[in-house]
Amino acid sequence: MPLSIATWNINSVRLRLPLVEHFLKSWAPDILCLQETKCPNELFPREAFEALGYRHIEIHGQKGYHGVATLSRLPLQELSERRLYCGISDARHLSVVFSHGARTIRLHNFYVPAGGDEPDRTINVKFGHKLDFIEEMKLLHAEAEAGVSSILVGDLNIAPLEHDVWSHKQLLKIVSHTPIETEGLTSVLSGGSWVDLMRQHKPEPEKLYTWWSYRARDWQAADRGRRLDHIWSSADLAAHLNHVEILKEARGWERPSDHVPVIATFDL
DNA sequence: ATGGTGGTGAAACCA
Repeated sequence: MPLSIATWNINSVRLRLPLVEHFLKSWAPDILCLQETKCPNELFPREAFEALGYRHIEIHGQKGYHGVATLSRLPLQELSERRLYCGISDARHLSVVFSHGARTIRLHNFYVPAGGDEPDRTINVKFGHKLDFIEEMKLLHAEAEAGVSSILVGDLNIAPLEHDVWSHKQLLKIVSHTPIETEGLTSVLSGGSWVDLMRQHKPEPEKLYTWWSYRARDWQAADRGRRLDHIWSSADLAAHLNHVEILKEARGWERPSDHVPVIATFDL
């Protein structure tokens, strides 16, 4: 039985609604996790997604900033949760539970703080917030609930491996690729018994990017990307991974997000 | 070393 899960930092769900609709029509994942919806809950365009068959929708939004949403063609159980990280009420996490065949799966959708420009928490509180957020994510285990498999997706705003950035050396002091962040995220991964599905499918040294800055003159020619978006799962699901696709073409669509969708397909 | 672009929501803040 196939299962496909997609994640996409959309950078305003209302502005880019036509792009999300196009993606859902053409790629039709079972579930799509969005980040940076930048949309208050009461203004979320539910009807547009319901019309495309995504009738099971959970949202965790706020005005102006952040925000995550999970759109599903599969029924969701009444077990969704919105966790508070660092005691700050930003809309950065949402998890849902669904059944697939004999399995029960909890799917976490994260938007990790970007962390500002200066990689020093003594002068940049946003970087401190990011490090604290990652520290708190270490409490999240892939086998947290008996009999429940786990998937974790989202914009984690960290490119953990050498070949997750266009130049390891030039980015070592750039927020998203500093050692304290990459070691922190690696520790969240291994400590929680998670499997990095993108790297299981395409190991290093192949370059993998999911984000290209808006500020480049020609993002495609420069190709200075980073792998900021991730799909992880518990080992039982990883054993049934079929494919992972990074939809690079979406970066070239009309008025694009700076992130592209990532889609994992399982054969369960 | 610097500034480059884009979103929200109407100025400053964030990515």
